[in-house]
Amino acid sequence: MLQTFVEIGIINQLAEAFLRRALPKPLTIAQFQVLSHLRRLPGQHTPSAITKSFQVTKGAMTHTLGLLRKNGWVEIVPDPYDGRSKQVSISLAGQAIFIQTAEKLTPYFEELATHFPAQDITALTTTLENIRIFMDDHRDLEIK
Amino acid sequence: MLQTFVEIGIINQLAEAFLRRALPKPLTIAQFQVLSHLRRLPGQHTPSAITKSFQVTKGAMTHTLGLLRKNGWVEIVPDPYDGRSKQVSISLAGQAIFIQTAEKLTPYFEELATHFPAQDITALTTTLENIRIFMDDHRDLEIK
DNA sequence: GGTAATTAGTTTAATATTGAACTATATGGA
DNA sequence: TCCATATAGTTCAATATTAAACTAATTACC
Repeated sequence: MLQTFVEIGIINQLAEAFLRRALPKPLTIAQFQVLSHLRRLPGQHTPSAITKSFQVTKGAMTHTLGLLRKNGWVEIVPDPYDGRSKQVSISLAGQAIFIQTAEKLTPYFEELATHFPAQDITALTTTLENIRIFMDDHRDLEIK
Repeated sequence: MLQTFVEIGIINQLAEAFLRRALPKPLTIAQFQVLSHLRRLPGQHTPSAITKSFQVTKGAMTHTLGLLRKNGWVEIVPDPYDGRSKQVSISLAGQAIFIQTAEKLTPYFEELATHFPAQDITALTTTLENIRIFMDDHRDLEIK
């Protein structure tokens, strides 16, 4: 099990290094991930909800959302029902940069996919998803 | 395939957030990972080799190794055969802090493991390992 | 041998992230 | 209603990481 996480960590590092080289200039990994999240789950999102999804500090999300807004890739408006809160949505420009970037990446993923049996990848993704859900539900598990 | 990487990214983030809370004070995730690496592959390692394993910048590794040495967890000596190079090895104190920390973490991994069939975890880890090896061998794959 | 190119590691500036303090708003009892 | 507590988001200082420039040593090749 520990080795599983070691492998996940290494793959993640390799993937991030790859992504970093592939992303168009002012788009960082953190911003790309938020755009991906906003597209995958359409609708309104509060900064707080996004922060929880990503398990990142609030300050980091304030920073990332500030860049996304500065780049015109998201719109942020006050929540009309809660004066403390805001609502974030992806803009047309945000959709465009995401799609354009994702398309540039697909050949690499396809190349990768051809080297592994499709059913292995499917099984892998399913198990990963279950682990992710479990971890998500047990975040506050303490270490004594 | 893209979804696979999304899951890997989220799990990694959850695992890092968890680790961060669990690590004893001056031990950071980067340092812990290097200690883990040095233990898993015993013997001498150059900073350059470690940097390549982790796919991190040379500057970052200089920084991390500096902290590890300052904390007394690794020893760093000049390479007698190559004046440009150094050799890093884990110290007894490094072994101790690693084991002590790993033991604190195992209950969590065991808890996790009980919720998934052992053969799923084995299959998962094997596939992840193959993907990692493939990515490792194709690092310099360019995006046009 | 001598010189160009390569490799190992450090340093520096810019940026990202954490952790904690802080402000403002909302919620839940008495 | 009033007050204590919780929640949303920002700010700030400290630390981590990247990218690029740099120094020193080695290797390749003529």
